[in-house]
Amino acid sequence: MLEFAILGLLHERPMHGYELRKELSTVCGGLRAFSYGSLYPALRRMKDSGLIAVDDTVAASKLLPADASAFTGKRGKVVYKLTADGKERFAEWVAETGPDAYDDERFGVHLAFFSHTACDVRLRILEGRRRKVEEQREGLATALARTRERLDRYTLELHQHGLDSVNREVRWLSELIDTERADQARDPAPGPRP
Amino acid sequence: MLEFAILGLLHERPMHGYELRKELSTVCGGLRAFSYGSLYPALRRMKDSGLIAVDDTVAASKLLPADASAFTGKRGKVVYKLTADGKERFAEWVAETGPDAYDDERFGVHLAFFSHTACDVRLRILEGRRRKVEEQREGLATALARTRERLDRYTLELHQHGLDSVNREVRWLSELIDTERADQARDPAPGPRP
DNA sequence: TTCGTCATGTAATGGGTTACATGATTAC
DNA sequence: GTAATCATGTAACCCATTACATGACGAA
Repeated sequence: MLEFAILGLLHERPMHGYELRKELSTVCGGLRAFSYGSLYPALRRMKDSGLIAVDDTVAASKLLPADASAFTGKRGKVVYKLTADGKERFAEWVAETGPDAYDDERFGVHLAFFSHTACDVRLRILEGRRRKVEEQREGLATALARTRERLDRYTLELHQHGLDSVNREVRWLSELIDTERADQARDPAPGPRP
Repeated sequence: MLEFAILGLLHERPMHGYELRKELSTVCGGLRAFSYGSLYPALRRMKDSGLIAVDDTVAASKLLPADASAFTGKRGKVVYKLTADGKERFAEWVAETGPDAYDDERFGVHLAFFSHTACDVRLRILEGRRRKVEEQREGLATALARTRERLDRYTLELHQHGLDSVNREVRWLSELIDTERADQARDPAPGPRP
């Protein structure tokens, strides 16, 4: 999850760890603030596996080159950029529409990078998510129906609020699906939309 | 978290693991379905530390006593009940109103067991949660204001839907707080309300 | 010159999941 | 008798967190 969010963000521009974390928590509405304890190790792993690389083209840089630390023991900013491999991996991930793609977190990340996603994939993901949320709704509704009288008013409130939220999400998704379909009908070209 | 949910559920009646899991996923609206891989080890830990105990008073039981497995290698249902220690621990936890009590999951569990919670504590938790959600809202709103024009329509939608959800939660909490205060004004006796 | 915030990292830990292994009970 | 579901458990793993350690840089 973290890794894909990083790939997605680096798609826009090269960034260093601290910057990535801020973007993660603010720019991408649904995405949470990962801690440095997971962010930096992730960056390292991704660098080692070739998905990202240190960007030393930072113009007129006062920044220490990443390797300088080996000599000086000092650390400078380390700006990362996507590699070809990283782009490819992200494209693969973005096109995945398996059942996992519809759980809360993954769906949020998917949506956050929908501008890098093909029309048909977008539609499939939105519909899959809607189906999943609808199933959740049914589960909640029947559970509520079966246990309504045994429940104290707080649990009842909790259930009811949950049900309302789920209903709102379904409506929201339906709207997104509608406009998506309308767009596709108007301009049936596939591929990402900027 | 799991442990407290278990304590809370056992407060109602003795149950075995499988049963607990179902209750966890259905009866308690917000609570998620924990896997057996976390549930059974938790039960064991709790038994070992004396918070719960095997309930062998299950009437006219066809169930194997828990120890029989030592002889036969067979396993029967294991029904657990709260011990005095367990009740005490749960009461302590239920009264905790530190900042952790307001994050999503913990708040849900707290609310699910509000009928075991003192009035004043209920109010403090509801208000704390509201404050936290309001802060979240401010964060989201300012992030949105600062980055609105850089964002594609999907991210914008995500933000907007998040903001709406948060707003609804604040309103919901405010209603709960109001009725809670009204109740308290009518009948200022402290202690749990059934 | 010191304080806040930017910036990078590691080690220990936590709290869960998945996959697996086993067996009892019920309904058909 | 066999399939579904009830029921208990373990081992390996995953993905994150907290707490800690370090240091650069700009502003008061």
